[in-house]
Amino acid sequence: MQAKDIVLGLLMQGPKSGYDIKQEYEIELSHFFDASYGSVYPALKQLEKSGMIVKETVMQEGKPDKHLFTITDLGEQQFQQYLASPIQADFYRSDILARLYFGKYGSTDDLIRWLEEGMSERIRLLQQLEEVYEEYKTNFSPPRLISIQFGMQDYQAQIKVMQQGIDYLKSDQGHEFWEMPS
Amino acid sequence: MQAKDIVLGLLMQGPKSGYDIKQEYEIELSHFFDASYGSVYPALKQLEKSGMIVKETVMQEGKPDKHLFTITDLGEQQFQQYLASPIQADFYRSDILARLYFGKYGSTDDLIRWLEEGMSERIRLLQQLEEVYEEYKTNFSPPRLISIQFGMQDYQAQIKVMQQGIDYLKSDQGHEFWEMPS
DNA sequence: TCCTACATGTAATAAGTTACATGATTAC
DNA sequence: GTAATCATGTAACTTATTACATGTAGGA
Repeated sequence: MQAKDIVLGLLMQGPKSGYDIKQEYEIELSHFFDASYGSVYPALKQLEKSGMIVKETVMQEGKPDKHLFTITDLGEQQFQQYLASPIQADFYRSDILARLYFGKYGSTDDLIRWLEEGMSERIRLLQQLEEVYEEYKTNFSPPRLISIQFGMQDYQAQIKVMQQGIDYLKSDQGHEFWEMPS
Repeated sequence: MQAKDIVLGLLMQGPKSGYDIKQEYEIELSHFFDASYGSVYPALKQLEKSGMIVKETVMQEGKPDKHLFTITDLGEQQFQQYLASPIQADFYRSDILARLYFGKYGSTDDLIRWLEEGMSERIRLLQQLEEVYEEYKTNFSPPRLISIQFGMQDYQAQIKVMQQGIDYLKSDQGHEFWEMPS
């Protein structure tokens, strides 16, 4: 899975501009994919060059021109080929978990601050996803709702552990071991 | 956070070879970081060149020579600098969530198969992490245990959603909406 | 006045992956 | 005999990021 596959997937739903695509990345897909404009526009350019999508320029009043891209039959075939390709393992990389892992070389105050930051960020992302879920739950397909559920449950679990971690680090820590919550 | 920072962090705990480092990636750190030999060895080479670590060659019987790397004072300073640097946002990219998201363009059988594969992979990873937790819970620092807890709770939440998703997709799906589990 | 939203794109750079290259030992 | 483990490394390639470059309209 790479930027091109996601772009094709989004264009399966109807014509969109690069800007539209980036918006969807940021909101609905943010729990499993994100990419900058620097990857969206080159992806669109390449897809157009290989005949997967076609461009149409739409003049707008008061706003810059919009380049609407529409998926072609070839593009749809390409997307089906992606779905038939072997599934890739998830990729997760976390700076905050690294800092926790090597936590004994740093200060507890830093750790608490990072956990608090991480928690509020995740609370924000969770709320955003919940809004998407509530708004589209009657329109989205069951598997799409499962994908969003996955993101929400994930964030909830993370928030919970982070809160427990903060509580523990803020406590006197009386040299008892961190007990695994049930 | 990049490979170099993680390598330095691991060498803070004592001298290690490139092979040792890759092993630790795969087991203890696998829930938030992984990288191939193609990143470990170049990282070590660069760190040695810049004086962060020093190499010592250890002859072994029946096995290839081992290159043990030890962190220097400069390296420790560099690691502290990493800890003082601004924290990076997590990076998560998931092929299976993308396929669920665009699930209506594929077959339900594929989705179920992918979810089942994803589940067993996560069950394996969870068991691996639980073993690490059990084995080292009396030796690891509290923040390190929080980091492992994070991974375990995360996998558990993911497994649960995936199971619910499978159940739903396997049911008759009587056109009822996917209900958000409490 | 300044920030945000709208809107498109390129160039230089960074970071890491995959495949290649080698080779002994041990367990099944 | 063949797969896995131990052990080190390089070169070509892929992919995406960051910073740059430009400009309008509307709201606070």
